[in-house]
Amino acid sequence: MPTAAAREATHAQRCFHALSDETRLRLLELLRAGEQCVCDLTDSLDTGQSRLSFHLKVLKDAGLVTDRREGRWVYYALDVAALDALSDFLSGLRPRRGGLRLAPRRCD
Amino acid sequence: MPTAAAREATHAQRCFHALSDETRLRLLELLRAGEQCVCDLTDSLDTGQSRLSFHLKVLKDAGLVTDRREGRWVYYALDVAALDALSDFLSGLRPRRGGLRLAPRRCD
DNA sequence: TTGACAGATCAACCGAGTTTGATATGTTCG
DNA sequence: CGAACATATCAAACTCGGTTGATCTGTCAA
Repeated sequence: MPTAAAREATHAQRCFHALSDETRLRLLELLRAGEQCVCDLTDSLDTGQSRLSFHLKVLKDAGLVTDRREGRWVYYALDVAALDALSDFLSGLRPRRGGLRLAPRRCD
Repeated sequence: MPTAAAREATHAQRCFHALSDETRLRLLELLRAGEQCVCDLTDSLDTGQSRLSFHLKVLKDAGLVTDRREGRWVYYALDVAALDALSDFLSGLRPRRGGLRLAPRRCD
């Protein structure tokens, strides 16, 4: 059974993968202005619909955005809590206190 | 010519890619204790040397770690400033002030 | 109900990233 | 110098993610 820390790392990994792509970063940037439906995003990025749908799914599976159907349209929005959680994860990667020594151990 | 923001996004993209892999996250976790030579890391992760060398290069190219040769050994260390810069980038992805309205625009 | 539209899903293809084993580079020691 | 060691680099095989076009699902309006 995986530890809680390992599960968290796996989730962070998925988020980082979602963030490692230009199209998806541009989508997030567009969503900073507020929630938008796919057709707005398609217009803004001037690209194919299935391609966008694919990238939105990656972002959604990572938990970075949420979706909401309203009639014919589906609106996507940033999940701010997920961004904050990622920032926290990055903070947790900073060196431990007291771990600053150089060349801590010889290589036998 | 790319804008400064675009260059920053490209760099962030590379960092996120570097962080989207289990082996590399484990390396960073190990480096939290202080700088370590490749043989220490190889021991800890119990994996092939060229594989580790490859992943360390990805981290280094992203600027997340630095390396330093000392005699036969090469010591890798976290670059804390890079982690902080990434956190800042994530903060910059938060919604704009005043961008909180729902369904901002109809779909033509 | 039928037609038009928004969006998701699927399969085929292609290119990028990863692993592995072999070889190269650089350093220390005898 | 030559042997032993730490690490990097390279090429070949493999794996995985992204693109594209076609098709499917769901919703609205006539």
